[in-house]
Amino acid sequence: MKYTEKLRNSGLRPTKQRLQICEVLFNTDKTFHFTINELEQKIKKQTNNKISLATVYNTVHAFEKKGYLKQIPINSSETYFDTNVTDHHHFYDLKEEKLIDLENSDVGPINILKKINGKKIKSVEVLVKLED
Amino acid sequence: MKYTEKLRNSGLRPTKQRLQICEVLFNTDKTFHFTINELEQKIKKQTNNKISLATVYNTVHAFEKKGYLKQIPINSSETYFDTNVTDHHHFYDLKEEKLIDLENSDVGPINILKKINGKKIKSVEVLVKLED
DNA sequence: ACACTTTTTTAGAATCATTATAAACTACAA
DNA sequence: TTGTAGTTTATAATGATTCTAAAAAAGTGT
Ligand SMILES: [Mn+2]
Ligand SMILES: [Mn+2]
Ligand SMILES: [Zn+2]
Ligand SMILES: [Zn+2]
Repeated sequence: MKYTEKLRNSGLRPTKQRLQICEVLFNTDKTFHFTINELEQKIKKQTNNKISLATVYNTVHAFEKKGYLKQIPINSSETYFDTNVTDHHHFYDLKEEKLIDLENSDVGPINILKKINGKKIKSVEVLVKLED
Repeated sequence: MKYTEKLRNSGLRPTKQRLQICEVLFNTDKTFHFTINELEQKIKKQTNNKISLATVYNTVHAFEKKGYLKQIPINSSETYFDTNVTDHHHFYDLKEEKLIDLENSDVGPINILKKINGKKIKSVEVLVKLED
C-alpha cells in the first residue's frame, strides 16, 4: 500500500481503516474540503466495508495533528477540514455553504504590522464571505 | 433609558431584558469579544435580575441580525461575538483562547484578485493565530 | 383604564455534532 | 507465540444551540 510508510513514519499504525481513509482523502489530484459527515458518505461510496464514525473522527484528528489535514476556521455547525495543507485562503459561499480555495497568489501579500508581546504568528488566514 | 430609541428604531421592543443586555454590551468605551456563556456571567454580575439563557441567545441573534454585533469565524466549541462591528481583523491566541483586535490599519490593504461568477464579496476577515 | 393583538420571555425538552467509555480486536515486536 | 500497546467499535455522555408552548409584557385602539 502506498500510504503504509507514510503512516508508519508518523507513528501511526497502518490499519485497514486508516489506509482506506488515506485513499479517500489523498489518492486524488485535487485537494478538497469536507465535513466529517461528508467524509463518512465518501468512504461508504468508495469502499465496501464500513468504518465506524468514531474511527473517522479519531483518524481525522490524528491526521490533523500530523499536519496531513487542516481545520478551516469558519462558523458552521459542522467543522470543515481541508486536504490542502499549503498556506492558502478561502472564499465561503454563504448561500451554498461551500468553501472555495483562494491561493496566496490571488491575495496580495499580507503584512501584519501589530506585534503581540511574547507571541509569534503561527498562521494568517483570510476568509472572504460571498453573497449573491 | 438611552437604548430605548435604538431598539424601537430597529423594530425591537425595548424590554427590560434587552435594555439590560444593551447596558452590558454597549455601555462601555471599549468593545469586547464574548461567548454566550461569558455574556450570561457578565449579566449576572452587573444586574440583579436573572435573564433566561434562551433570551440571551434570542437577543444576541436579534442584535447580530440588526448589525449591532458580529460573529467571529473561529474554530471553537463556543461561538464568539464582537461588539466591535467595524471592519477589522483578529489575532487568536491559541494558548489563552482569547481574541485580540487587529485594526485594518495594522494590516495592509487586502486585494482579492480572484472573482467568483455571480457572487459578490460581503466581508474579508483575517485571522492570525498566535503561539508562544 | 380596558380589551385585544403581537411580541417576547421562559423553563424545559429536543437536537445534533462531537467526545468519552470500555470492551473486543489488531499490529507488532520480543 | 505471547505480551503489550495501539486501534476500532458500538454506544453513551456531553454540551452548545435551538425548539416548544405557555405565561408575561408591550403596543394599539377605544
Ligand atoms: Mn474536531
Ligand atoms: Mn448562533
Ligand atoms: Zn482550502
Ligand atoms: Zn474584534
